[in-house]
Amino acid sequence: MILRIEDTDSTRFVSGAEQYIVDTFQWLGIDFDEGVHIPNEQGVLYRQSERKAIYKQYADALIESGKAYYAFDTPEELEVKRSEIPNFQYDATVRMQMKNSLTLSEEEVKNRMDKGEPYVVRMLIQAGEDVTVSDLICGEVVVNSSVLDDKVLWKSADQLPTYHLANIVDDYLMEISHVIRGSEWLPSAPLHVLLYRYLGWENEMPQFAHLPLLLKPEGNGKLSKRDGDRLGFPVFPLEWKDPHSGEISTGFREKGYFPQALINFLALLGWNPGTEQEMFSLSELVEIFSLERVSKSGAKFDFEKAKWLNHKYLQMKSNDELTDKFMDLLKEKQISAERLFVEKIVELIKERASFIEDLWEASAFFFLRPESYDEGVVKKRWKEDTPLHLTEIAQILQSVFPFQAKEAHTQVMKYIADKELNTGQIMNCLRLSLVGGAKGPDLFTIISLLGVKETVERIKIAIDTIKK
RNA sequence: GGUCAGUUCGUCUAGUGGUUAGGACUCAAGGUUUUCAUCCUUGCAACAGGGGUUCGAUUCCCCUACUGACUACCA
Repeated sequence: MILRIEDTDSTRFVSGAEQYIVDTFQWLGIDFDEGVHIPNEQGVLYRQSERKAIYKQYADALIESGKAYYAFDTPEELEVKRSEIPNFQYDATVRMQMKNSLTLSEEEVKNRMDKGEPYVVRMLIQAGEDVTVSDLICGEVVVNSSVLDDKVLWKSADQLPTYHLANIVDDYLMEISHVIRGSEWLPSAPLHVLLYRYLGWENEMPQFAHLPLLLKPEGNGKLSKRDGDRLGFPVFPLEWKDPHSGEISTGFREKGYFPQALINFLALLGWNPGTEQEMFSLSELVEIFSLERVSKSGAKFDFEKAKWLNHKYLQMKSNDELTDKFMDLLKEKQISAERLFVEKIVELIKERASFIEDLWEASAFFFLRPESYDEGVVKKRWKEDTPLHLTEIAQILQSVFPFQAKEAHTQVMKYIADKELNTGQIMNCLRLSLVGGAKGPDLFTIISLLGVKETVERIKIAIDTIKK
C-alpha cells in the first residue's frame, strides 16, 4: 500500500493537510509500505507536485501521437460559450470552433507558446464509441464517448497535470493493482480507461472498484465535511483546524471513539461478511473483506450504532488501559486521585460507559460531593422521619469496623426490617445523600470506596440541606 | 437538461423463482437490580409503484417514481 499525495491543484494547497492524513492513518493503525512519509533509497517521489517532469513527458507523448492537443481558450471565452450553448461541452461537436492546435495553424500555435500564452493540453476524444469500465462492485458500465468531453490533462500555468493524467501515469508507474475510490469517480472512469488505451497500457490497467457514498444522517446527499458540526457529530477522523478560516472541526478521536471501533463501523457501512458477525479486528478485516461483497447503494451514518460499537470496544479494554485514559481525563478536570482508587472505580462502572468521557459522568460523585439533590427523588422518597433513620444508619455503618460491604448491608437491612421500614425508600435516600440522585452502582460498594468517614459526612450534609 | 448508478424494517444490512423475508442498532414491554445503567427475554417494524415472464415473483425483464453522483484549467 502506497501513500501518494495527489496535490495537482496548486491553488488549493492547504498547509498541514498532508501531515493530517499521515496522522490519521497512524491513529487508525493502518500502515503503508511506501509513501510520502516513508524514506526510500530509490528517491521515489510521492507528491504529485514534485513529479512534474514525469507528467510533462506523457502529455507531450499524447500530443505527439495525436491523442491530445493544445488549447488556448481563456476561462472567459469558455464562459461565453457555456452561456451561449446550452449543455456546452468541449467535445467533437465544438472543438473545431475553439482556439486550439486543431484549428490554429502550426505557426500560430508556436507563436502563442513562445509568447508564453497560457494553454492546456486536452485529451482528444472520438465521438460515438462505447467505452466499457469493468468494476468489481458495479459490474460492467458502458458509456458512449460522445457524452465525454475533451478533458484538460495538463495546464501550463502551474506546469502540472490534472488528476486524470497524474492518476493514470502514477498508477501505471507505481504498478497499482486496485483503484478503489468513491463512486463520484464512476462518471470519469471511462475517460481513464481511454487514457490507458491512448498510452498503450490497457493490459496493465488496474482493477476498478467504485465504493458507495456515505450519506448524510438526515435527509439525502453525500456526507460533506460541514455536516458534522452542524448536526453534532464528527466527520473528521481527528480534529481539524482549517488554517485559512481558523474553523475547527471535531474529530472522532476527540469525541472518544476508539480507532478500532471506527474502522469496524466504517467497514460495515456498505460491506458485510454474509455471516452474523459484526465485530472485527483490523487483521480479521484484512482476512475476510472482499470487494465483491460491497453493496452498490449509499449508506447513512448511524451514530447510535457507532456509539453502541464503541461501547462494545470499551468493554473489551483492560481496566489498566481504561484507568490510564481516565486518569488523563481526571487530570484535565483538575482532580487528583490515587491510581488504585481510580482503577477500582473504572472496574465498577466501565459497563455503563460508551466513551471514556462517560466514565466521569458515571463516577463524578466519587470525587465530588453532591452539589444538589435530584428533586424528583427527594419528593418521592424523602420523608419526615428520613433524617432520623439516616442518622441511625450512619451509626450502624461506623460500627462496622473494619468496614465490609457485605456486613454493612446485612446490618442495614436488619435495621430496616426491625423498624418495618420501606427498603426502597431508605436505600434511595441513603443513595441520594451520597450520590445526589437515584443512580449508580451498588450502594455498599460505593460506601466502601468512599470510606465510612466521608459517607457519614455526606449523610450529615444531606440532612442539613434537604429540609422539608 | 444530459449521462451513469441506486431503491428490503426509522437506520446498517442478509437473503431466495416457492422462506413465518433473517440479523444488528434504535424504540417499546417484561425480567434482573433497593436506584440508574448494563445485561437477559419478548415485541414493533421492510421487499418504492405499475406492467410483464412464470404454476408461482421480493428475487428475472420493461416502464414509472424517487434518490444520488457526475456534468471545472477540483480532486
